Amino acid sequence: MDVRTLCLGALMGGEATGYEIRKMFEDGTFSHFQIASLGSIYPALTKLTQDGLVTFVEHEQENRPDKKIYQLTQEGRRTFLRTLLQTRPAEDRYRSDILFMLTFAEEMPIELTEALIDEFAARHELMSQQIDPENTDKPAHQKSNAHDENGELKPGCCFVAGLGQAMCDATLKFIRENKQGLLDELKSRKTKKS
Amino acid sequence: MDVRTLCLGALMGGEATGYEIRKMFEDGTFSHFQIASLGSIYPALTKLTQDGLVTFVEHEQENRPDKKIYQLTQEGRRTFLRTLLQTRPAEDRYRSDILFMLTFAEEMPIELTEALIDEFAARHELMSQQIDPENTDKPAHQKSNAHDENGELKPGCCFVAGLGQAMCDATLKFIRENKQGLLDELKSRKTKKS
DNA sequence: CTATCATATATCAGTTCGATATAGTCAATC
DNA sequence: GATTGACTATATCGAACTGATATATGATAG
Repeated sequence: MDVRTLCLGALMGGEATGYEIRKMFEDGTFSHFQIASLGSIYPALTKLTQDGLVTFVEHEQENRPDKKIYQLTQEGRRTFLRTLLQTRPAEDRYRSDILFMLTFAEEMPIELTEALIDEFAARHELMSQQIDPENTDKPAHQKSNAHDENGELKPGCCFVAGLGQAMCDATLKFIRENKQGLLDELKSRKTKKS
Repeated sequence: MDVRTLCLGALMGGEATGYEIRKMFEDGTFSHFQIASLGSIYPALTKLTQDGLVTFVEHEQENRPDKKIYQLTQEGRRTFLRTLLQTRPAEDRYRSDILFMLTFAEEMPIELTEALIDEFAARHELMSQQIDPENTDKPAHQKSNAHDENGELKPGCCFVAGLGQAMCDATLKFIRENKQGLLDELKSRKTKKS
């Protein structure tokens, strides 16, 4: 799924600036299962404007560089929905340096192994908190995209969030139950070797 | 983690060709949490050879294009282990078109939503089977990297595999328990609207 | 008998990331 | 009262990487 399509999707929740779109992928609704950087979002928005799929209004008022608020056109909305129907979703891909490194646990000091596992757990703990769309810690001004016009939580988002949380919980549970066992095993191997 | 480091890691398990390294990331040991394509592996191996971190032996015997079997040098091995100690692991990143699309479940036909969920489940079912390093379905000639010189399963790999399986299981369980609920919710919203 | 798949290397266009530049506001810290 | 860092906001660019393609051949399946 290319950044153009992702931008259209981001704008399905209402108007936004390029910066706000990035935030949706950085901290917001989509952050846990899609990635897009500013370096790809801005060119994508330019292209989409040329193709008539989005329009923008410039707001100059604030002394700062002009703020371009983008919005889907009808054509853009139709194109996005058509893409959803026609696109065969790509394979999921998960990328984790920590898991890759843990693969070599035997070659590392045990303290590093433990630190990596703890880091992994901490990140998933944090993620679990961030995922919850009901979580009102977040500043209200942030466009959440998870709620529809009536402020109701969209069922699709709810499902996806629940799934994410289930995965986090499973990860944390596994670590609780297996971390010590791994460390013990590594220790006993080290002593056997020497 | 750049491809050079990934290649060094791949060669920690013993000698391999560029093609075999790709397989480790495509189907093999690392496939579920790291990605590397041929287009990046070959240049990386060339660079590593220049830097003296790997060496290769050309085997021409088979009528086919020369087969270059790469191997870590001592310097390469040391460099990799040093990298493990010094590198701050990057954030995990998960990318899923299916979850992104499901976010817009309300705007899609219910059949598509159901198909996407089923596809998601099927992929995780398959992944769960593939992950198991004990799984001997795989052709024996494949270098698994999950076993050490003595044929024993490496504890780090075992831990990572278990974690992956726990995540798959949690995903499948969540889908079993929540799929119908989502579909019902979507149906009731559609009828309410019309 | 002809696809298609698997092995194996190599190259390249296009996409994307990550860093950087610019620039103003605001809060905090020193 | 001054500097530092964080946030908003757009834009650009080099470096890295993916995915596709080319080449070559043997094996296997239809």
